[in-house]
Amino acid sequence: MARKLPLKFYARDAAVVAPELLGMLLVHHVGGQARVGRIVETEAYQGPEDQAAHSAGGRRTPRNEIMYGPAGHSYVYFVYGLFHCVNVITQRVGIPHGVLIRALEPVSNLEGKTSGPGLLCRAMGIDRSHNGLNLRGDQLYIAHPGRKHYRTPEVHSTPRIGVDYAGTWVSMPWRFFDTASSCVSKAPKR
DNA sequence: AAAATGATCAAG
DNA sequence: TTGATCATTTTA
Repeated sequence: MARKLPLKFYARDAAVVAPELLGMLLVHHVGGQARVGRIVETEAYQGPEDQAAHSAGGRRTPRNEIMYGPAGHSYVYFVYGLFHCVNVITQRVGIPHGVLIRALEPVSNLEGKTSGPGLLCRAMGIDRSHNGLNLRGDQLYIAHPGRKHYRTPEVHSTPRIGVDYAGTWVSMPWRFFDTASSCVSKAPKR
């Protein structure tokens, strides 16, 4: 019943796509099994204007190159020497938007915590080797769970986490989460 | 409050 | 080549 999201879904502003990703399924096929989680927390990053984005000011490096490519692809990076984070690229070629997946509710084959961007990548088995994958392919993708299984999220928004360096963009309410889920990451205190 | 821990990037 | 930084997490 689950159906992969079409290119059209991704080809919009990250701040529009981010809340709509709540309730969708992130699927990773690894070692003959499908690891599946329900997306319950996301954040939008909209370069080049957004000073919190890796693509702020049009910055373009080997790491974030994929942000400038077509929508519907993965952007995976390594941060703090310890954790990977996975993003979905949105908008069109040349406009570096992305949505960070911040928390999942386990659905199948997930071990360990999934309430945080670094933790969910560990549980899903996602690392830099999964950078740039087409999310309409067969290895890593996002799907609508299907009418019968879809639970409508209670969407709330707050400012984003861990971007204190971003000046006025810090206060942009581009973190979205399902308040009905117990798997949302706990926001650190300021 | 601060450590853990290493890729990444801009500067020199 | 180097040094500062970092879209995090855990422990105290």
